[in-house]
Amino acid sequence: MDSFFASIEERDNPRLAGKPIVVGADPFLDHVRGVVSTANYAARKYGIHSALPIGTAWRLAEAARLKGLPTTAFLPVDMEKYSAVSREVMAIVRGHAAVVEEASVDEAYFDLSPLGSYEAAIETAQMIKREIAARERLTASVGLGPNKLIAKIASDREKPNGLTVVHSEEAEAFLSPLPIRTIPGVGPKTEERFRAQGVHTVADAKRFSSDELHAMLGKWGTELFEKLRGRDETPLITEWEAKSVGEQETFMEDTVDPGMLSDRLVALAAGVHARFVQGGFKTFRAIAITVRFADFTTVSRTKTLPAPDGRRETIQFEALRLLMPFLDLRENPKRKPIRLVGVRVEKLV
DNA sequence: TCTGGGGTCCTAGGACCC
DNA sequence: TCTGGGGTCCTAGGACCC
Repeated sequence: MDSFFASIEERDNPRLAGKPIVVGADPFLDHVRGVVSTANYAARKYGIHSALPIGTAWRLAEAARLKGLPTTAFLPVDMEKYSAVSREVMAIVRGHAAVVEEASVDEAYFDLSPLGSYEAAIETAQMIKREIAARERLTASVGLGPNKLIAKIASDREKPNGLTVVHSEEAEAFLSPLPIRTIPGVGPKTEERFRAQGVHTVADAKRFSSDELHAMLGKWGTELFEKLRGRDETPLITEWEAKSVGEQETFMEDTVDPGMLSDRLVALAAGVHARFVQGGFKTFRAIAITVRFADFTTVSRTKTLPAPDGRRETIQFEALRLLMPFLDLRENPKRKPIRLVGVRVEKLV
């Protein structure tokens, strides 16, 4: 889907039509810390994009406004609404394909190979786009290719409202000129490591053998070697089960207050337990906490239980025990202010 | 107005077992 | 007589994705 969250808000509020829209942390709540979740295309013209600190987005929007450009609307995330729309869009897709992988709230892979030809697949893709437009008044961008890797990259080439077709024989040539970062799984760190070696595009990276990439990146390097050549045999995943359930919270202001930290951790643990139960899980066997300090260094501590357990009190008790060393002034005399704590349960049944 | 929240997967070292 | 090989589980950190 194209700038999914922002497009839904624009659709549902006629006063926002055509205006720059930023969905993210609520900037009208004082001291709230957060990032942009989604910016629509009008807001992107101002340099605003996903993951940008909300304060920076606010400054860019103000600078644009002072130049006489349209005022940007800032809206909080309404995940329940977006999930509901997601279910409707997924249902439309399922009406046209038997095998569907819901990759995220706004992304799906579907297998059109039973149709037998690219021509038929293109027609179906257009029908899905038309149906989403008619029923949801939203646009989607579709990529059609011989595998998930190519389809995904193709879907990103002509946004918004795009339809990009890459035939099997064209796949390798299609990828070659693209930045190495285009390959899913190549993030900022890997991109920088490649850049340091003079590698910028997919074609550049092909000078490394499979063994060299393995030495550089581990198991992932071997997979990357194949991906660089447009090869990907991974199947669509139609069923999926969570492996962990967690919640974390960034405070409005960093704190060292043991009472406050304990209270928040206990509340998070209760929330985790509620979602664990709601998710249909009976037991967990490990509890983990996360602590992020003011300087953004992040540590985690895990406790594996001798036996499976399903009680809220266990999550709260073990989470607090794991947190203790970070609170105790005697054990930890120069403790740094803490900006975030989190709780997670793992090894679920 | 610096940097969310919910996840997955991989790696590497250490303890322990036969 | 200074020390193998195969394996599992646990822990912590890091990279990445939407």
